[in-house]
Amino acid sequence: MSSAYTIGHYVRTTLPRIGLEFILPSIPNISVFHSLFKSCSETKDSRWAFITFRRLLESNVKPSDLTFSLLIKAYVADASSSTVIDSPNTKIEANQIQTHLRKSGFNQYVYLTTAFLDFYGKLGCIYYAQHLFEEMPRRDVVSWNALICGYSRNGYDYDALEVFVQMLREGFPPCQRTLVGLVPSCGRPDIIFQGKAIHGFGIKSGLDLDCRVKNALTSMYAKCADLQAAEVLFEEIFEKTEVSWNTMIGAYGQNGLFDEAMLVFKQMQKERVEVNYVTIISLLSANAHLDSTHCYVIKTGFATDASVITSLVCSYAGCGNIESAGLLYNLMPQRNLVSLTAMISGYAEKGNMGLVVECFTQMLQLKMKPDAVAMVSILHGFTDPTFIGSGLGIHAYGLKTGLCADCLVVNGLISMYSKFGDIETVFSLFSEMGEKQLISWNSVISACIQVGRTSDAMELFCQMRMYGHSPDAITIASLLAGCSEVGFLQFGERLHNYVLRNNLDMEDFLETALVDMYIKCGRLESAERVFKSIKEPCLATWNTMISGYGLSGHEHRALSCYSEMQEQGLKPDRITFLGVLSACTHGGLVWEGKRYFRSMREDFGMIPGLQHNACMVDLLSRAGFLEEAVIFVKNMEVEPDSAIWGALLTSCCIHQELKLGECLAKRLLLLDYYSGGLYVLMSNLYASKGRWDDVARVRKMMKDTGGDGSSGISLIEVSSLEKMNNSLCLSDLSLNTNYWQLSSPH
DNA sequence: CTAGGGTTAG
Repeated sequence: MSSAYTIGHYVRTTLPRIGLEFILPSIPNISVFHSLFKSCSETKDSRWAFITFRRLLESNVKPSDLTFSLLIKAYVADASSSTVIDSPNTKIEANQIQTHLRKSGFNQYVYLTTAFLDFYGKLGCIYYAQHLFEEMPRRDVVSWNALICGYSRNGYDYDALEVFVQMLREGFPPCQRTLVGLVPSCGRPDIIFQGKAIHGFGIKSGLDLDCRVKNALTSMYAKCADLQAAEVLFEEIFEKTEVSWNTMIGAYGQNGLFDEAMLVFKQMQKERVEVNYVTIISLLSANAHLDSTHCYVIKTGFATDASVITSLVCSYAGCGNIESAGLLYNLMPQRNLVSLTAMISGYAEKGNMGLVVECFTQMLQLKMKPDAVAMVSILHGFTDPTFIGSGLGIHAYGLKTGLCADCLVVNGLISMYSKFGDIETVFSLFSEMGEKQLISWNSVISACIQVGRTSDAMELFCQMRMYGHSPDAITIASLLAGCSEVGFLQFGERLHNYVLRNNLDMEDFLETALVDMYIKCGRLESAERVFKSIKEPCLATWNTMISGYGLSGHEHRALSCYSEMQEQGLKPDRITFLGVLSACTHGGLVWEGKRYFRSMREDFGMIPGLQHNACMVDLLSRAGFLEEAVIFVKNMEVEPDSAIWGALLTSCCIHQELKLGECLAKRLLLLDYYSGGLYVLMSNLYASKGRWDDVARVRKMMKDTGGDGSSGISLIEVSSLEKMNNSLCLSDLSLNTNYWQLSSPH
């Protein structure tokens, strides 16, 4: 036996793939083959095991049950690498071997069929596994365990639970491994109740004393954000393994407690527990300091581990350092779907869609099969209608490959089409999708808001309530933006109440949306009250408040709000300055405006953009410094646009500067700017000087070039809208928004 | 048993 083993080892290490003929005795016996299979297990080479199996059949050697057992072991060993799992060949080979198993009658051995069942589960062929299980004339606890584990690891959580119950009913006593396979299926908030029942079962049966069961339970509670329970379980583990420590690092990391995760890691090192590759991955996903962790990886020799490098690529791409991510990715000996997806989402985030498409092509060339997550990452990058072509292409690919059946992909498509402004496609995708998750409702509601279909959004909101979904911070923030748009104060207030009643997480964007809603609905005091209640307002919220003061005609309060913000240690951005400058314009604060405009460049190193310049032109010219405004425009580094000429023209009307006005109007026409507004302004300008002939001439020009360009529309909230308000508490009502659309006559 | 890529808002 030992000589046969040596032969096998020799073949694998010294004479790879030169053919077995040189090694095998002329009449090979079965133990030689068995030792060959064993060495295949060691080297995790299922391909070579398969070739050896063929040779065995050719040599007319009769396989025994042990032959199949060793063969499948080689496959299971190899399955730790993703390439084998993903390869379609593996499935075909496993099928072929199983056919021989059946033909030779060895499928009567429960342990052999169970081994195949287990392997199919690992390959993700859960229906094969199920089929095998159903066919088995006899089963043992291990067979049940394998089926439960197969369901669980492939996301069939309810099936796993059902099989467990069935197992108990048929009188098979669960063991530690049963729970280890089953518990991960309960790591979802919707079935944590069942998870707790299993936990109770574990305690009663004493099976929970097993370290692996406790690890699984710890992870289960962590996934449902019950950190207290996770901590208790972790403390209960008598002999903590590296898996226990990793689980706890992951538990804190997944729930945003990064400092705690780091403390667990330090404690782990103190107790001299060996760090493994999952430790590093968990640390990286817990926002550990990237550079130091990278150094640690190199020093500890984990730099050869594909999973660790993948994680590093993800972390670098995630924090926007796409260059470092790319360097690492290019150094990877074996690229994989996860790291390439991370690269794609990094490029998409940066808006570099050329490289995104290139990566996608590479994905197909490397024979990787893009999955739902990869699809979503790509779709995420198509942010404006210039990408309609590529977007449709990816949609088509999804339809062809069947990936569009996944609700993740549909969510991605919905948000893509809403960015394209194609609300009809959004509606049809949404109505055709089977399971509508909260996220899908949110996506379609925000799509409506973005294209200005506020009443549709509110109708959808009521439907969503009827389907039993509770709105979250994102739903509310989207709807608040809709309220701001149409000045729907009453509903905005109800949304605010909902937030307070349900203790929704007051995230930055929600606070900002609330402040903005109150400002746009003309309730400055309420906006202030919300703003003051925020512990640490973020920059966006400060910006909203500053420009809100300006909009409401409180320019001095806007400026003191700006100073206050800086006292809090926040640095203004371009949007802050838009608020500050427009506040100065509203109040005619010319001197202050000039000072802030200079400060933007001198104190903060920002180059004023077109909008900042337009603010300045507006400020100077409205205050009557028309000449200075014109000089300002001439000295601008950027080419003036219609907004700037328009601001000057408006001031010409205010100050009755006919000559300059005419000159500006010509410029605007040269810019191909044929808006009704231009004609109206000119007409008003002539009228102010009593030049009625010119007024008539301009009006005729306006008609000739296609009417008035855009008619004003006013929205007035008329009815009490009780139904809509009630839908925040009740859910039995459909909604009929009562708006009067009034076209303002000219 | 533990792990890495993604969606809604801004």
